[in-house]
Amino acid sequence: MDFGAKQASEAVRIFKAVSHPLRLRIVARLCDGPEHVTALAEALEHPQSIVSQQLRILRMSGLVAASRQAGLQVYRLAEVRLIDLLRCAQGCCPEPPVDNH
Amino acid sequence: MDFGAKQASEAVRIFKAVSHPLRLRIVARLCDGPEHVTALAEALEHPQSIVSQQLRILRMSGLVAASRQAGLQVYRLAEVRLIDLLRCAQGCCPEPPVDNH
DNA sequence: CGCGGATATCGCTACATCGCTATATCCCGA
DNA sequence: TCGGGATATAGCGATGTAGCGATATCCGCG
Repeated sequence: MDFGAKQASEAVRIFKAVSHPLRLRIVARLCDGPEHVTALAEALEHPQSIVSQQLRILRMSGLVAASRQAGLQVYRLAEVRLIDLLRCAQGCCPEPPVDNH
Repeated sequence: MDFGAKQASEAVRIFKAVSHPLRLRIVARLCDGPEHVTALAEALEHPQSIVSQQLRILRMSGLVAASRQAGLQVYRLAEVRLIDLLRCAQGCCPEPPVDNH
C-alpha cells in the first residue's frame, strides 16, 4: 500500500480530527443525522464549551459543517465518506476472513 | 452510529497512532510486508533516529511489532485490521474526485 | 575479543493540545 | 429595544509531541 507524502498528510488531516474520544463520538453521532450543539453536549455529557471547542476543530478540519436552523446552530457531516471510515474502525473490521485470497 | 466512551478511546488509540504523516506512511508500507528500520528510513527519506522514534510509538500503540532476523530488527504489522482502515482512508477520504476544470 | 553497522535513547527547544472557567457574542421573541 | 437562551472564544496552567543531533546500546562477524 502506498501513501505519497501529499496523500498521507491529507489522510492525516482526517485521522487527527478524530483522534480524540469526544470528537470521534461527535462525528459518529452526526453520521446519523444533524444535531445542534446543546443536544450534543447533553447526549455526550460534556460541558457546552468543550463540545463547542471540539466542533470548531472538526469544522476547521472540514469534517463537519454548521448551519443555522430555527435559531439553533445545527452541525452535520461534511464528508460522507467518514461513515465508511468510522464503520470500519468501529466494527473492528470483522470481515477480513471473508476475503481469503 | 454509536461509539461508547470505551469503544471510542479504543478507536482513538489507532487513529492517534496514524495521525502523523511519517507514521502513517510507515504503517502503509508495513501493510505490504515486514521491513527493517534502515530500509524504512531510506525509503521514506527521513533520518534514522526519527523513524526509530516513530516506530517506537507505533510499537507502544500496538500497531506494529518487531523481531530480529539475520541481525536486523524487522518490523511488521501487528493489527491486520489496519489494512482495511488504511485502504478505506486512502480510497475514500483523500480529496474529492479529480474534476479537471 | 573488538570493530562496525544497525538501532534505540537522551537532552533539548519549540510548539500544539487538553480541560476548564469566565466572558463575550449572537439571535429570537416579547 | 431588552432579556435570555444558545453558542463561541479568550486566557490559563499543565501536559504532550515534534524534530534534531549526539550518544549509547546491541549484535553478528572476523
